[in-house]
Amino acid sequence: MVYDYKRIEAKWQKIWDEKKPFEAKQDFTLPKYYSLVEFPYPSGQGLHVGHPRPYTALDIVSRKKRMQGYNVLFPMGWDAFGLPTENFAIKNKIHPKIVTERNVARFKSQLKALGLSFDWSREINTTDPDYYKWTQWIFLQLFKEGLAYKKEMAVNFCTSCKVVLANEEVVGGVCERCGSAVIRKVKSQWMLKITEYADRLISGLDGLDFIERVKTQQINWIGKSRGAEIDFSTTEGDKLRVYTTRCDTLFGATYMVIAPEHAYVEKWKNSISNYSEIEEYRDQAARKSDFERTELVKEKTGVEIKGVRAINPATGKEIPIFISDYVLAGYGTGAIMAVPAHDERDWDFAKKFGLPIIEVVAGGNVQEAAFTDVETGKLVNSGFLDGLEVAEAKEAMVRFLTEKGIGEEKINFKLRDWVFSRQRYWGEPIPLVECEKCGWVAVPEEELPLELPEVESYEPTETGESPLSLITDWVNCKCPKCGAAAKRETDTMPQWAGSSWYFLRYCDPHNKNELASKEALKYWMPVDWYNGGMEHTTLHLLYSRFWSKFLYDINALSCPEPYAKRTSHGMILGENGEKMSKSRGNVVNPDDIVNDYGADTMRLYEMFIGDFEQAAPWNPQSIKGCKRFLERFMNLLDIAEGEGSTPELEKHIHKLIKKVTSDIDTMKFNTAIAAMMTMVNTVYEVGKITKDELKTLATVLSPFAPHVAEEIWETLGGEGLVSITKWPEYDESKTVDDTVEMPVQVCGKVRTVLMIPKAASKEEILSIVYADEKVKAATDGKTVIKEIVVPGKIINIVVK
RNA sequence: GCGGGUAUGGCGGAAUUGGCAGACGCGCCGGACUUAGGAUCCGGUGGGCAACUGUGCAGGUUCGACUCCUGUUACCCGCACCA
Repeated sequence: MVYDYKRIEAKWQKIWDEKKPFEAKQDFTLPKYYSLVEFPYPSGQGLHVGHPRPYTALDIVSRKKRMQGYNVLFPMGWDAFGLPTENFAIKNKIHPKIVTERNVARFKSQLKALGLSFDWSREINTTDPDYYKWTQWIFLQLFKEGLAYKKEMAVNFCTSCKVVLANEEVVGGVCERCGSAVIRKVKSQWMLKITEYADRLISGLDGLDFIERVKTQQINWIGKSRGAEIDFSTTEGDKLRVYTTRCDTLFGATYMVIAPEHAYVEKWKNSISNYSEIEEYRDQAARKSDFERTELVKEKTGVEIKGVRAINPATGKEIPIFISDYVLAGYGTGAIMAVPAHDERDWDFAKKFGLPIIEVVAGGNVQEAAFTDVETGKLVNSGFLDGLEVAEAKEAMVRFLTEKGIGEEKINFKLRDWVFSRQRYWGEPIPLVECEKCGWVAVPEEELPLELPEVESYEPTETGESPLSLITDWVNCKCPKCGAAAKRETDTMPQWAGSSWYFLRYCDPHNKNELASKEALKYWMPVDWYNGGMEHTTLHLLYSRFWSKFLYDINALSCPEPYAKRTSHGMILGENGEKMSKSRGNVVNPDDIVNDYGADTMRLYEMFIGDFEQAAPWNPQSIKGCKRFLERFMNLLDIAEGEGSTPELEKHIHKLIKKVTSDIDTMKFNTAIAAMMTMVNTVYEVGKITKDELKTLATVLSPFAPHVAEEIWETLGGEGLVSITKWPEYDESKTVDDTVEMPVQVCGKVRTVLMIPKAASKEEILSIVYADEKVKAATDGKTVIKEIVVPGKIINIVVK
C-alpha cells in the first residue's frame, strides 16, 4: 500500500470539519477537561516549527482525554494587539486591522493543516471589539476598586524619532530604528496594583500542580523579603530612611547610598557643595536602564554628596552619603545603609572609594571579600549584639529599633506594580475620561466597548503621545459624571491585557452580556492543564493569575486560581543549535514539512525530537524516520488477518497501552512514540497480527498521527471515527512477565545476565546464580563477603 | 549582576528515579533486490586487538552513582514597554 499522505490528510480534515467531533459539548453534567495552549501572536512571518510543539503535545493530551470520555475544551485564538503589527502598519500605511486579518488567516490555515483538534467554534481575537469590551470592563472594575492609579514613570524616548520606545527597541542604549540616543522621559502612566496581591500570588501556588521551576521562578520574581526600615538622622535634620534585610549588621554601616532619583537630592540642593557634579551623575544614570545599572557591576560608580552627612544610630558616628546607580529608586526606600564587610556590592564600592570596612559578623576575612554567610557567623564589634547568631541578632535589633522609635520590621517585595499605559495606537483604549472638576471618571459600562477611532497615521506624535491624542473629535467629550467638557485618556493598554483573561472567554465566547456566563465559568474553570513557554513565567502567568484573583474577589469568577496545572515546553532550535530567527536565517516553515512529509510525520517528529521540556535542535535528516514508521504501520494492513488475539503479541500490546497511556500524562511523548515503533518492529518479527489487534494499535496511534489512524481504522471496518472511539484499556496482569532478566555482578561488575522466575526467593535466586559457570569463574577461590539480591533488579556478590 | 535551567556515542535522545549506560530514531558500515537507488528489506554500529574503559571537569558517599553530596567549567532562558 502506498502511503498517500496528501490524499489521506485532506480527506480526514474535511470529514472532521463537517462532523465537528472536536467541539466541546454544552452539557455541564459531563466530566470536563480544559486543556489550554498559549494563543499565538499572529506575526507577519507565519508559523515556524516551534509553534506546533506545544500545540501538538496538548492536542495529544486532549484527543486522549476525549477518547477517555471527557468533555474536552481545547480552544484557540489570537493575541493580536501589539508592536510588530503596528510598526508594519506605519511602514506600509495599512490599517493594523487589515494586517491582523491577513496574518490570522495565514496562521489559521497553517494550524488547520496540522490536524489539531481545536474547537474552532470558540475562536477569539483580542482585537475584536466584542472581545476587548470585556478587557475594558475588567479594567474599569480594577479602577473602581482603587487598583488602577496614575504615577510618574520614566519611559524610553527617542529624541530623533520622537517616540516612546519599548525596552526591546532600545539596543545598547540607542534607538533600534535610527541609532540616536535614547533618553528617559518622565510620563504620567496608569499603573495596576499587582503588589497588593503579592502575598496571595505566592501562597496561591501551594496546592497547584505547576512544574517546580515555574513556582520557584515566580516566588523569586515576587521576591518577598523580611527586613527592617531604619531612620538615619542627617546633618540636615531630616531622617533618611533605608530598607535592609540585614539590620543585624547596623554597627558595620560605614556609609550610605541613595538612588540618583532620590527626592533628597533636590531637597538638600542648597547644602550640597558639589551639586553640579551630583546633577551630572544623575543625568548620566538616567540614560541607563535598571538592568544596565545592576549588570555592569564590575565597575561601580557614584559621587559623594558633600555637605550632608548621616549618623549611624547604633554607633553614633557620622558617615558619608553617596549617590550611586547600583541603588534603585523603585526598590525599598531608594536608599541603603552600606555594610561593606557583609555585602558584595557594598564591598566593591567601598574598595573603589576607600571607605572603611568594619567586620561585625565573624567567620570570614572581610578585607579580602565580603562575608555574607548568615548561617555560621556570630556578631562582633556590635555592642549589645556581640556573641549572637545572625538570626538572633536580627530579632534583637528589630526590638531595639522599635523601642527607640527609629525603625521597624518591614516586609518588602521585589515585585513592582504593572505599568499599564502605552503611547500607541494598536491596543485597547483605556476607557477613562479626565474632567477638570471630577478628575478621572470611568466611561459608563453601557458605552463599552470604547472602540479605537480611525486615524490618519499610526505613528505616535512628536511629543510621544499616542496617535489617538490627535483625534480631537474623539478626545473631546463630556464628563459622564457632571456633563462638563472633558478629555479622554489617549493611552492604550499593553498587550498583556487581552491575554490576562482570554481563557475565561473561551468558556462562553459569544456572550453579549457578560465576559462569560457564571455557569460556564463554574463548569470549565479552572484550566486543567495549561502549557506554555518558560519565558512567560514571570509576566503573563503572574498577570493572568492576578486578574483571576481580582475577578474572584469581585465575585466574577468562582475559582481563585485559573490554572490547576502548568507545564512548559523547550524551544525548537535551528539546525545549528541556535535560536530560530529571521536574522539568523535558520527558520524552518512547517508548511514545507507538511508538504514534503505530511502532517502526521510532522506531528510525530515534533514529539519525537527529544524531551518535551528541553530545547532541541531541528534535524531535517531525522524526520524521515518518523515517516518510515508511519509507512510500516500502514503496511501492517497487508498482513492483518482474522479476529481475536495473537499469543505472541498479546503481552506486548497490553504493555504498549500501559506505557502510552502513562507517557501522555507525564509528557513523555518521545518514549511513547519509541514504544510504538518497537511494537511495529515486534509485529514484523512475529510476522502476523489480527485485524482486532491492528485496530487497537490504530487507536493508540490516533492522538499522535490522527489522519493515518483514521485511515487504518476505516480500512479495517471500524465504527465511526477513531478520534472519538474509546481509549483502549490494558490488563495489568498481562503486562508482567513471569521470568525476569537479572544482571549478576561480582564486585559491582556485570559478569552475566540470567533468567530468573519472578517468584523466586533469595535462596532460590542465589542457587541459580552460583550454578552459573561465569559466576563460578569469577568467584572461584575467593571469600564471599556480601550477597546483595534486589528482586527483579540485580544481584551483586562481593568477594575478597 | 540577579533569578531559573542544562551538560550522556558522529547526531537527537533513553535509563523503571540508587541497580545491565546508550531503548527508539537519524547517520554510518556490510549484504539482498535492482539497468539504477537519495526506494525497500536483512545484519552490524560508544571507544579499545584485548584486559578493560567510558555519562562536562575534580573530589566524596555507597556492595553499586548518569542519578545523591561538595567544589568547578561551559552553554541556554528571563529580567518588568517584545510576545
